[in-house]
Amino acid sequence: MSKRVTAKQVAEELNISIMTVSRALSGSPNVDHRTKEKVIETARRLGYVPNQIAKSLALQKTDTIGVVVPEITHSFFPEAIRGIEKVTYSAGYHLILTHSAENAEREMDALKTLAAKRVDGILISTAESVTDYDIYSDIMNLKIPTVFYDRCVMGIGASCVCVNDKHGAKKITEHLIEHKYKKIAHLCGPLSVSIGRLRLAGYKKALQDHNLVFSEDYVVESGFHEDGGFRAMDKLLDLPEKKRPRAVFAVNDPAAFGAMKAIFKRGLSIPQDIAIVGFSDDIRAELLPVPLTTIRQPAFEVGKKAVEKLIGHIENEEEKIDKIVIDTEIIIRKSCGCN
Amino acid sequence: MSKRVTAKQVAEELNISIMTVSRALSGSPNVDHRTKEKVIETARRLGYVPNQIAKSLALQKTDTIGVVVPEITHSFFPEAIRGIEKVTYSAGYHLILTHSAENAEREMDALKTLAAKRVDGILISTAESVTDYDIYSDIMNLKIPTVFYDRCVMGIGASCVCVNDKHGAKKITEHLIEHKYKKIAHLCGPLSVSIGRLRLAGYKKALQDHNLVFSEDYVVESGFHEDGGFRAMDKLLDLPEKKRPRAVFAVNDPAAFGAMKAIFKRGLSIPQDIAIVGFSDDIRAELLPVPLTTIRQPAFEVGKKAVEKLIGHIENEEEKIDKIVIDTEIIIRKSCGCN
DNA sequence: TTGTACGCGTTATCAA
DNA sequence: TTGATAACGCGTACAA
Repeated sequence: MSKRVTAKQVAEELNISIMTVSRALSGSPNVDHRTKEKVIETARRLGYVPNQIAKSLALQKTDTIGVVVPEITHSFFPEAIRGIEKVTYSAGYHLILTHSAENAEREMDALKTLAAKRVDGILISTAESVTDYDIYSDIMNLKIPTVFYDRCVMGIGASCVCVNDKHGAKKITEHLIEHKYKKIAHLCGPLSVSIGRLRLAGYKKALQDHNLVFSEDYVVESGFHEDGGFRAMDKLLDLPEKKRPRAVFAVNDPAAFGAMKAIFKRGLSIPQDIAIVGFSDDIRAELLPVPLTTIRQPAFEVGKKAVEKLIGHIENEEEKIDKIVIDTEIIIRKSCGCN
Repeated sequence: MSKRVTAKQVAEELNISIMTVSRALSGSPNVDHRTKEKVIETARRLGYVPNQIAKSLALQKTDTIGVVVPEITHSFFPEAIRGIEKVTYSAGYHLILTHSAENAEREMDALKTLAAKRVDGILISTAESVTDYDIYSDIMNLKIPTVFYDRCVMGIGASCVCVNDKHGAKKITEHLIEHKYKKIAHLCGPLSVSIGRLRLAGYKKALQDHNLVFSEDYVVESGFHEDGGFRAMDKLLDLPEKKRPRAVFAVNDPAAFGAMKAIFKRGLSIPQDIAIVGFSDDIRAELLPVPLTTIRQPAFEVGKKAVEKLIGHIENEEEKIDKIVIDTEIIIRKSCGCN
């Protein structure tokens, strides 16, 4: 941050006070239009750029929203960010982006940074490796308006914007059931993360509603990434052939991609030997050798709704704490056995 | 930004001065370890979070880097951001993300915002629609350290980190020439953007080196997005059948994706009727019905190198202005006619 | 080891 | 319409 032109210098140049400069530039009505013009002209000539830092300190407002992203390369998140960015831009807010890299410690760091930078509000999607919610409570105690998006923590007094995870998971599991598969496994996410818990619940509910037995052996934790999906599927494939699942519901598409690789590696076919479905509708899902049946999450919409809610909290004390659920859509392709 | 605990309150709680609190918390050596412990304990108990805004104002340093991204959903950029983020995190900097959405006006806005927020440095990749470079000069005049990444503006005194665009373009065009194609078209980017200019130059050079005639009719501007690629290809396909190109080099993969759609829509086959190659190695490139031959750009590396250089400029006045060129790799798949 | 005074650049407030 | 002063919360420099 190098030495730069200040309002003081503009004022001295014109032999007027700093306040007049400030007023002229911020469009205050109580300023002679002749002096106003002079100020504007001089400011431009001198290359004056108002210091937002000083303004933020004086006004106790940064016009900035902090965003915590668990994994920037998951196609869901760039799309969500685009939604977030569109709204913040037109509302006159700016974005500080932090990346937790699915790591709880880095997430804590990110949150502390955002608190220290006095962002007006925080948008967060929890990291894969979170185990306790203390840090979120700390943020809530600081009274920083916070909205969870996609991966939420309920019951700590923050608004949430997510998709109908349980319903979607149930629906896509039921789709597998319609295909007459009996032995259906689930590659699940960590239970400390909302979407991990809810999608597992939807899977269980589907089995239960259709009188299929639930077996612990058929639930393997994969995490949210491709490599975890590969390892988890490998474990299922190690089961004696008779016990081997006939279909798999992966907690998200990247995990499904990994699982597909594990299946192909054993020389098995999808869906002939094993059917598989995912969740998220990654941009790659439709392009795979066997296009993936999945649940589409409107990422842009999730991001958009989340900031809108957050800005509500920031600008209006009375804004109610809400849980906003966005509908998903099942996208049927071939990996489930259709066509 | 709500009322929050300050160092003053911590000091009053302990009947000591603010400075002692400041010193204790910033790990200054000249402070009794007993008082230090008390301060730390009290700070935690009161939920004190040091105000970075105030600190930034006092120290004239924000420890923040501003990033301008043209299109967050292009797979190149999230990957570049990941590289940027990794370095900034370990170097103790934070990231303000702005999105120009390929729009010159929004880019200008973003730059002004970053200047006003007194970021320590700026990382920028120019928007598709830029026509003049005045705004960049303004930033340079403000003496804000700036590094261009991927899409660069040379000769205005800023460092650049890019890939060997011209060389890569030449190489992949030559690959088409090796396939004995004579009529090779180019879907080009805007010439006001470095990569648009350079990739066109590489294409021209390849033709020239192999004694193929260059025709203006074979260069159609597509921009960097899928829809532009579709439209540009459509134009080429409207040429009388005799003049129709036999192969196409698209300025980037998204444009190539659009072009492929246009080709398929006419009932033509790739590569039998028309061969096509791209540039960037989008994550979808290998998954397409006809996998796309392309040039791989190490996005993570570009991002990483760019911040490293930027941090050099920020922390060391003497840092030389550089143009860092990163090697690319040709990825041969099937859309070119191989296999 | 601890404390006091001042500055960072802006805006709000009150006075002229 | 304009100006002087205080305040925002911290760190530097110097004094005790």
